Order: sequence, then structure tokens, then C-alpha cells
Amino acid sequence: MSAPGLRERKKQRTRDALIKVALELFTTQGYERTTVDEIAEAVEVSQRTFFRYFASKEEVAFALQRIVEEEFVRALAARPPEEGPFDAMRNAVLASWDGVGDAIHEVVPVELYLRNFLMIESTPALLAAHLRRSSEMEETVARLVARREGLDVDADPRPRIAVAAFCGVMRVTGQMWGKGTDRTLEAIRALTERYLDHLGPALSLHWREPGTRD
Amino acid sequence: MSAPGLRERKKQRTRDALIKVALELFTTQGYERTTVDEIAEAVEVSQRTFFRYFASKEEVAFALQRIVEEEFVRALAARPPEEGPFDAMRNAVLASWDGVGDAIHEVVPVELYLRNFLMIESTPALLAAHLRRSSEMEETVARLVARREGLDVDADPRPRIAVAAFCGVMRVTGQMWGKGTDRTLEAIRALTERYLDHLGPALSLHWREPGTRD
DNA sequence: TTGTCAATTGTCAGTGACTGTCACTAGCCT
DNA sequence: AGGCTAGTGACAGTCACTGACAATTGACAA
Repeated sequence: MSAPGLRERKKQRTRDALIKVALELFTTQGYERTTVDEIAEAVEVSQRTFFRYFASKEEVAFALQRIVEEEFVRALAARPPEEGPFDAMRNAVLASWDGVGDAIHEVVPVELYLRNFLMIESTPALLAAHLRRSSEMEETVARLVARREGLDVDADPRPRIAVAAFCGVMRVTGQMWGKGTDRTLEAIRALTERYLDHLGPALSLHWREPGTRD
Repeated sequence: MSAPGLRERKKQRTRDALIKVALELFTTQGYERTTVDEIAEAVEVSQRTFFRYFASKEEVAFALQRIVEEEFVRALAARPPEEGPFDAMRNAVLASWDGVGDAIHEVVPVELYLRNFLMIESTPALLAAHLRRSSEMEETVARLVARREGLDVDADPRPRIAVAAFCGVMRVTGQMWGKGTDRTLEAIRALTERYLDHLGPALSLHWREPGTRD
């Protein structure tokens, strides 16, 4: 268990190096302007080896994102069963924002993760991939929520519907965070809470009179 | 106005032929297994010419989708201002499903459009592109909704939030329609209504007891 | 009608992501 | 020590896409 062997350790080091170098290059020069050859050369492996570690150039850009997503799923699964689905998802997101630092920190500084996230949102090809990954995530989450509530996802559409609405708001949150000026973890945490609070009221018809302002 | 000239007509014919041939090949052999060279050859133009009509192989796969999206935006803009944002979006979707036949029919049979939609949903690369397109669409719709309600999208997050939730549900609808057996326009229309009815209740916490079944 | 202009197209060469193959090297295990 | 095998590099090939330039062909005026 504690002795991974030289071979394993070497692989892990290569993998981490590829991620680190790739993200560094992506965030400084831009994703499109960075070639796989360039990354491979910087780590001193062949291009072919890069593609043995990552199925595509895209995949390496999502290496950190994957960690965060897993963190969220773990957090959701850990929520007490008394919580309704919405509170559970909401609290899981907030909890995973808190835990993100530790989870990422072992590979790269958190700041690089945030820059990486901004890059994903602003690069069309990566945004597309991100959204597809998110939709796979939605499926996972819907199943989790259904299980919590003792429902069958394939017979009852409500879990998927609720999750879709929830994730839609989360996506807007990420977007708005990227557009803003306060690019800190605290900022995105605060936005998450604020936007989710708007979801219920936003469904009602009468926006003009009362209006939860801002 | 009525005389587009030989040059224009020729271009239009080439464009239509490329779309038709491409969709036919995509839906029979699959998107990935169809090369651009193959499409170009079938229409008897050079590969270079294909790329003068479509910026990418993906783009031609979304040619019909674009028409439908425009139809929806038109329908939404045409909704009476008394309708609340949700009713307006809901009715616009339903109306555009009704109008889709006419809009598409001029290029290809509707059945090909439906097959094409299924192909998009089941091809990872196209699904990703589809979701990105959808997110651009969300932005457009959010602005439209905000205008209807006399709000500023950049100051008030509610339009975007509402639209995100709505579009999330619409995406689930499309997905579930694809998984089902009744692949008709009527079926997707019915699903649209049913799923949207679930959105409000799905946000509340108590799913187990009352439960709008199915 | 004819000649000129400009739009459209084909050809060619090149880049970059990705894949299959095969020989080779280096940890691992007995 | 020596065989086994995972991991790697080198090489060739496919496919999407782009820039440059030359050839073609409608459009339109003289």
C-alpha cells in the first residue's frame, strides 16, 4: 500500500509535470497557441508519450477540474439524508469550495487553478468540452439525488429536472464570477449563495414589483 | 429583390447540396466516420470550397439547428408583453415546435432533421458543440427576457438565472426524448409541457409525500 | 458583343492533433 | 543474473483546417 514502486512514482511525476507545464503554458500563451509538441518538449518526453497520459490536449486542461468535481460528488454523498435535494446540493457546492484548496494544492498552487478555470471559460473549444463534462456530471448527480430520495431516475423525471435547473444556475455563477473583478474563492462562494437564493423567486412571474434586488 | 442572379443561386444550390449530402452521410455512417473530403467529393467541389461555406465540419451539422433556434427567438420576441417570462419562454418553445416543419422543409425533409438531432446528442464532439451553442443562445434569451421585463442583465442576475434553469430543463427534455421510443415532433412537444410543469414543484423540498407522479 | 473587374473556385503546400506499429529500454520478479 | 513486461521513442500516416496563388466565371459597362 505504501510502496508504489519506482515505476509508479516515475509515472506520477511525469503526469504531474505534464499537467503543471501544460497549465502554465495554456494560461500564459493561451490554449490554442500552445502545441502538444511544446508541452512534451518542455517535459522532455515524446509527443506520443503525452498522448499515452492524456487522450487529448483537452483532457490535460481538465485535470484539476476533475479533482474539484470529485470533491463535489463526495461532498454531496456526505450530506445528511434529512436535507432536501436542493439544500443538499447547495451545501455540497459550498463545502467543496471550502475544500478545494487542500485537494488541489498537492499538484499546483490554487491560484493556477483559478486562472485555469478562467481560461476554460474563455476558450471556445474548452468551454464546449467543459459543458459536455458538466452534462455528464449532471447525470451522476441526478442519480445521487434520486437515490437519496428513494426515486427511480428512469421513471421519475424530477431529479434530472431539479439537477438541470440547479446546474444551470451554477454555470451562470461561474460565468458571472469570471466577468467580475473579484477573482477569489470567497467571491465565487458568495455568488453561489446569492444566485441560488434567486432561483426560487425567479420562477415566479412577478419580478417587477417586489424584486429581490441585485 | 426577386432576382438573386445566377451567381447567388449557384452558391445557394452548392450550400444546400453540401448540407443535404453531409447530413445524409452523417446520419447513415456516423459523424466521425465521415470525412470532409467525402462530402466535398459527393457534391463535386474541392475540400477547400467546403471550408469556404462552413468554417468547420461541425458547422454543417448545425445548419438546421440554427434555423430552429432562430425560429425560437422569433417566437419569443413575438410573445405578448403581459406574459410572465416563464410563460413566454414556454409558449415560444411550443410555438416553435409547431413551426419547425415549415421552416426546415425547404431544405430537407423534417425526418432528416430529427435524425440529425439524435446524432448530435449521441456524438460527443457534436454534443459539446451543441451545448456551447446553447449557452450562447441562453445569453441571447436572457437579454430578451430582461428587455421584456425592463431589467438590466448586467445589474440583475435574475434573468440569466431564470433562463439557465429553463434551458436546463429544455436540455433534459431533448435528452429524454432521444432515449425514448416515440421519436416524433408530437412526443417532444408533449414532453416539453410535462417537464416544464415539474420545474416549480421540483424546487420544493418535499418530493416524497405528494409527488406529481411521473 | 466584348473586355474588364471582382467573386468563386481549385491546387498545392503546410500545420497541428491524434493513432498504429514496432523496436528498444528499464523496472520488476524469480 | 536473466527473462518478462510496462513504458517509451521514432516513424509514418490520417484528418481537420489554413494561407497563398493561379485559373475560372458571372456581372456589368463600354
